[in-house]
Amino acid sequence: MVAVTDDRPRILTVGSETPALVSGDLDDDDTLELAMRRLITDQVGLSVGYVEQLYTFGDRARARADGLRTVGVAYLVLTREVTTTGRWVDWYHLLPWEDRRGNAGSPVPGLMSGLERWAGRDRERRRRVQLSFGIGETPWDGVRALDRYELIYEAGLAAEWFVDHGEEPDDRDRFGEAMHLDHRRVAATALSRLRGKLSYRPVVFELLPETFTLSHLRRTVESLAGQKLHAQNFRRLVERGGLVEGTGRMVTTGGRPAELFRFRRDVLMERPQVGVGRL
Amino acid sequence: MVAVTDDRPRILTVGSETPALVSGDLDDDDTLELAMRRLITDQVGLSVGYVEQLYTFGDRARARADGLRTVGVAYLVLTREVTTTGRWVDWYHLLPWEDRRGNAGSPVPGLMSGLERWAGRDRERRRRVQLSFGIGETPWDGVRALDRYELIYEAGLAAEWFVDHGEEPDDRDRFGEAMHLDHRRVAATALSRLRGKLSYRPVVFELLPETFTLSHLRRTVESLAGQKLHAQNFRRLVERGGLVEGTGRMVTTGGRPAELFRFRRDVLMERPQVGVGRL
DNA sequence: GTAATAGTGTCTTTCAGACAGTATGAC
DNA sequence: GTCATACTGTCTGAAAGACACTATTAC
Repeated sequence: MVAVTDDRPRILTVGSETPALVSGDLDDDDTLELAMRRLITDQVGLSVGYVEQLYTFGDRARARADGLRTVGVAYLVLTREVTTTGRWVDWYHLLPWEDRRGNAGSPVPGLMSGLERWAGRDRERRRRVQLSFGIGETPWDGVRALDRYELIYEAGLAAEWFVDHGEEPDDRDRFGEAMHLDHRRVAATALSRLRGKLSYRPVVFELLPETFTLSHLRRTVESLAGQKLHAQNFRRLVERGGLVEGTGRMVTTGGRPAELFRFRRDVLMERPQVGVGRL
Repeated sequence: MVAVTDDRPRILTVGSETPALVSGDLDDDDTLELAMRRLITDQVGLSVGYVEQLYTFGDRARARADGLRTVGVAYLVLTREVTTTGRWVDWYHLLPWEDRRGNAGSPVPGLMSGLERWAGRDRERRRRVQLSFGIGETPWDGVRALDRYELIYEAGLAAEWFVDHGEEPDDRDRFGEAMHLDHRRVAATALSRLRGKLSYRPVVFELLPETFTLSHLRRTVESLAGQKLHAQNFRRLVERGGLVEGTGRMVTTGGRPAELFRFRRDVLMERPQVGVGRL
């Protein structure tokens, strides 16, 4: 479950110790999606709108405490942030290297050197690091969030690796806040999917109120993409693309008042690929 | 399992009656993917390369003969066509309305009028037909293959609808060849996914031999996209995009001999989004 | 007035799409 | 020679990216 507040994407967690995603067992629900909605209602008291099946995780390593093997079907849910019995945690606390809105370099000290040490002279490992993190000629690709988490996990730079392998943690640095079982991998999968979808489907609007300023829209996209966008061109892009329409109402912002816009649902009938364009 | 031969995409089926996809139960395999590879080896004697998780189907309606509920995790597998104990069937026999390489209009007589009849005066139904099939202002979008199958199913224009609802078929037309259970829905899901991926990932090359002519590449893409492409521009697109490199070897074709090209794997290091571009 | 944010005009480069043309084989 | 296929050159209009500029508020 994802929401964006104050320009920070957040995901909803439950549990008092390590944060966990809402989860539970399939019962005699008619569909997987209905089962998921039931679990959300029961555990955090929400009823949600936009949902999308994400990925199914079925490694044998997922065995539960009672020894039963589980197959987990993960869903991505987009919503506006509301108060709930769950706890919203900043997505970038879990995956801090994914937020490049600040100084564009490496905002997570020690991470790249840790990966370098892991890769050593291994050609294939070095290639994977280069491809995932955009080293040298290779540009950074926000969509590769899952690849990056998997590298970090394999390199023993995620706390979960030691839990999964029943080993004592060594004295190396760990990066990002750990989650229950493979839930952080699910969170990384969701980030990849959502970033990919932003550019060709109007999913951002699920995260925004009915009306919003163009700056608000842009900052929401930036927070999910993890990088800054060109403000003027973004404005033109969404207006000319027919993605939004002005309402005539204005709102004060600290500078010149901004017009409130709303999403034009009709745009779906006009163009097959509708989104905020390349990131 | 998908292959392209003679400019026609084909999927591998088993079973003597209605065609079915390779399927079977998860056993004590370490991962879902390994289970799938085992089933493919056992049932059609192949070992495959590119695989990708597609979707998980879990409606209660999927109950088996023994009454047990099943959750099915579908995978998309791309391969070169080889002889096997299975049977390759033309994807467009199953979903004939998806092939628009011929006369660009409606190549499946009776389909649109059947949908019109089903929609009647219902605004929402008419909107869905317009959006999925590209009526009026709305352009055709190859990626919406799943939407189209679902409409056809709901409209009672797919034979599976009557099987699923335990009803006697009426005298309306049915479109495309039916499959076992919900396997045709899986096939439609795969087509949507594959078409979407073509434009931003170099997946076509999984379906081609090591070397190929640019015409061969283009016709393979066309067969999957279900529509013709502009030959000259396609050539420039893939060459300038660094997607392929010439080998210097030529092959006779019936006209001027064509150069054989190969996929440039290095391109993945240079650009994050690599594919054949917009379709 | 300054600072801050909103919004516009325009230029350049890139790229998609279309068209016309040339090249090289089989027959 | 014709036919078929392969390949190249070039024009046009759309769109992406960058920059400079104006507008309207709070203080």
